[in-house]
Amino acid sequence: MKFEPSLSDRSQWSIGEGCSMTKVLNVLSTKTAFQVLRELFFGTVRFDDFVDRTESSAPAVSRALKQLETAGIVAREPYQEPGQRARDRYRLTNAGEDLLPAFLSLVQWGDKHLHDGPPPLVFEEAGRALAVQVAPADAAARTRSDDITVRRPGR
Amino acid sequence: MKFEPSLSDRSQWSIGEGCSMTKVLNVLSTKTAFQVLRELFFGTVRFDDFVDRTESSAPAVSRALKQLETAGIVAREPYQEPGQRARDRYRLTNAGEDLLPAFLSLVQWGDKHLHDGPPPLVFEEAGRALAVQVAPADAAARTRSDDITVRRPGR
DNA sequence: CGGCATCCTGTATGATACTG
DNA sequence: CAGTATCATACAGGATGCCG
Repeated sequence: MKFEPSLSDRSQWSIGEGCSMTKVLNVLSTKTAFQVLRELFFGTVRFDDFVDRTESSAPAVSRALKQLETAGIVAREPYQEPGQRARDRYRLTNAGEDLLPAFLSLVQWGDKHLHDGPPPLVFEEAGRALAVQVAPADAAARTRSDDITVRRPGR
Repeated sequence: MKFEPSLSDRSQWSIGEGCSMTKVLNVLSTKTAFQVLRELFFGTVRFDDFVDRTESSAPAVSRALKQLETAGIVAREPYQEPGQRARDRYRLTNAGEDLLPAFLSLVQWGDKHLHDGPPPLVFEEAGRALAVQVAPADAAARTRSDDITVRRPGR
């Protein structure tokens, strides 16, 4: 990368301790947090489902959900199915939804470079395969996870 | 997200233990690894500069570089400046360069949602601001970090 | 079922010290 | 300068148990 004005004095740039990436990693500080985030994109809403599907322990999931809630990525909302007792369910906030590129870019990098099992998942919108790209901001696509179909190719 | 065929049996999908994101997080398992990756994108090549600029300790950087090298993200190449002794320098491989969307998406999410200091950095290519997007794969932009200019807005 | 407190283990990190 | 080994600490994760 090139820097303007020139990178003669790094202290003038917010690329050291104040780098946003560092702050994000303090919020998504654990593997469990990332796995819970993945399940949120996949539509998981119930606590025990997070535990099963992340293959993490209940305490780890509990901590991760609390951490994500504090960060404004997850909202806990009470709901009640008829005839059932009240429960909480977990949903991505708009800020959480904004993590879609981060999530997808990690998945797709792994699919490309660590591929060693079943064929990678294909993410589609309206029948067209999707990829994460660095592109001019004015051509913003802003695909939301709700609009994405995940296809499993035959092996 | 929606799933096709339907997500009745999760075991048929590589979204559990075999999820690529999980494997990626086993490679980029530490905060130091992410910070070193950031510096690689910013053009840092020398060991001591990584130590200074990541604000991590030398052992942590050493371990992170080794981890990234093993994963094929970093290449260690010897070089010699005239009149100087031989050294090693560290460079992103093509696989490492492919992590650009992951890196940028984290930075930009932090800039948007954890913003609390100096104005966020602007990443440009040919004078146009860049953003990470989820878009149809056939419109692939494939911007490389070398083509990106980082601009620091006045505060 | 949903969720959290407690305890124990494994790992990430930094300080220090040492080598080329 | 460019690392690495060793050790001590802090934190993430799982197992267990308890409570609504």
